This record gives sequence, structure tokens and C-alpha cells, in this order.
Amino acid sequence: MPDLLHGDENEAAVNSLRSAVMRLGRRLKHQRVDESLSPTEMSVLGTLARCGSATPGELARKEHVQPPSMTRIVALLEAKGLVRLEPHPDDRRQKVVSQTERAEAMLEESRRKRNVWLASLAEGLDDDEWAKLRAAAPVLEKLAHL
Amino acid sequence: MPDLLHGDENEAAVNSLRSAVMRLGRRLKHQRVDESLSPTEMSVLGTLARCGSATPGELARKEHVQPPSMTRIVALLEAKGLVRLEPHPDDRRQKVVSQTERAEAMLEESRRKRNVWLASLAEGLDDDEWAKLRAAAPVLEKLAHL
DNA sequence: TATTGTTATACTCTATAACTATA
DNA sequence: TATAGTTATAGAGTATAACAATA
Repeated sequence: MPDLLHGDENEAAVNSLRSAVMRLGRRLKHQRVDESLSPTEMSVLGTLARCGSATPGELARKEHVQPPSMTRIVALLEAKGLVRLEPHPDDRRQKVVSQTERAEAMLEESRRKRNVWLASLAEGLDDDEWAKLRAAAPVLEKLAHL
Repeated sequence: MPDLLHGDENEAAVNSLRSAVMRLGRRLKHQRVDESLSPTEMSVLGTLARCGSATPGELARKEHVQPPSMTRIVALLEAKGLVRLEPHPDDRRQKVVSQTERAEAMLEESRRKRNVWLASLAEGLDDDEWAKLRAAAPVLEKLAHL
């Protein structure tokens, strides 16, 4: 029984995590690397960069967004030339969304910009704190999908 | 030069963190412990529980929200009987916000409800992962305020 | 009949700008 | 003149409900 050992600590961690996630989320909203891209749009591009391509439904599930919201997001990305929509080979109801070359270039550029923010953060965190963040990052990702 | 040792890992962590924070934030929005309380309202109550009392301006800065937004949030909390507003002793422009007994009871109740969600999460994370979350939680809090 | 995606609509949260009162 | 808070308004992002097309 793993959690019984640290039940209270886990609960405290969840409280702390929730508060921190909400506040960090608001900060991240303001420090967009690209002014014209919302956090979710950015996240979708990141997913496509990792997975190659996906249907709108898959993207909606991954981003924890309802299908109509993803329809809108994909349409915005397409209008910006960052995403391509193609018919699904097997199922004519579905569509296949994939990133364009322009999206790849934009992600590279945004990575460069992110380093500026990263540098400013690095001044406030020590090695040990960074190590803890690196260790927790994959767990947070897992948590977001659990 | 601390960060040069793990510069790439830190950058990857930041990418991963941002994505995870945005997705987790959306999940948390949906799993409110109290349907009638927004995440920020909840966060404000948490802050008041920790700090005792604060002015609207202090709360706005802590939550990374603009003053007019905090005005609205405080008004909503007051209407729900969770917060009390009193005149500032030294400065008649300011106000002092503090939580009511009802807020304390509600926080206790919400803590109980949170355990349900916690229990479901515990099934998906092992001891090691929980340890990483516990270690990173204070760093995330710090990051949110940096 | 179930599922994928879309359209139309409304809501929640936050921001900006302009204003009031106090310092 | 500067600061704390408020009012009024607008905008971004998401949700729900109803619908179309395909399985």
C-alpha cells in the first residue's frame, strides 16, 4: 500500500500543485512565445510535432478540450498556415491533421525565444530545484493524461 | 555556472512543463471540489487560509491577476459568505480581506472531496512518481511567484 | 444506432480604460 | 501627483446543444 506511507504529504502536494499550476498557467498565458498563438494552439502544435499527425478527435482528447473547441483551434491553425487537413484514408468522417513546414520553422524560432525566459528563470532557481523540476516534468505530463 | 550543465535538459523540461501545466490546468478547472467556486476563487481562499488576511491589491499580485479582476473575485466570494471585507486601519483607500468561518468549513469539506480524486490518481502513480511530485511542488510554487 | 466532426450560441474569466477617493 | 480600488466594457477561450455525414 504505497500511498498510505505518504498520504498526508501527497494531499499537501496536491493542494500545493493545484495552486501552483493555476498561477503558473496564468503566467504562461502572458508570456506567449508567439503573440498570435494561444497556449492550446501551441500545445497542439507540440503534440503534432511529437506524434506526426492526428485526427481532431484525438487532439481534443489529448488537450482535454471538447470536440467543438478543437474544431475552432484547428481552423485557426489552418488559417495561419501552420496545419494541414487531409481526408482520413479509411474513414470518411474523420480528418487527418498534420503540421506544415512553416510550423516547424515557427517552433524552432519559439524555442529560441523561450531561452530568454529560461535564462531569467535560471537566476532564481538553483541546481537542486532545476533537478526536481526535470524529474517531475514527466510525472506532470502523465498526470495530465491520467 | 549552474544551468550550463543541464541547459538542454532544462529547456526540454520547460517545454514539457508548459504543456503539462496547461493541460493539467484545464483538468483542474473541470474537477472543482466545489462547483460554485472558480479555480482562482479557490486559490484566493487558500492564500487567505495561509496568510490570514490581505488587501485586494496584495491578492491580485499573488494570483497574477489584474486589480479589477480581483475586485470581482472578492465580490463573488463575499456574496457567497466566504470572505469578509473590512476597512484598512491605516489607509482608508485600502481594504482588508479575510476568510469567514464558513470558508474554513468549506475548505475542510473540499479537502475531504479531494481525497476521492487523490485516491483515483494514486492508482496511476507509483511511490517514486509521488516522491518526485512532492519534491517539485514547492519549486513550482516558487516558479509561479518568480 | 453510434460516432466524427461542425455550426450556432452562451458563458466564464480576465484584461484595458476611465473614474473615484485617499495619500 | 501617485496609489488603491471600482465601474464599464470588450475580448479570448471554452462549453453545451443541435445538426450533418458516415460507419
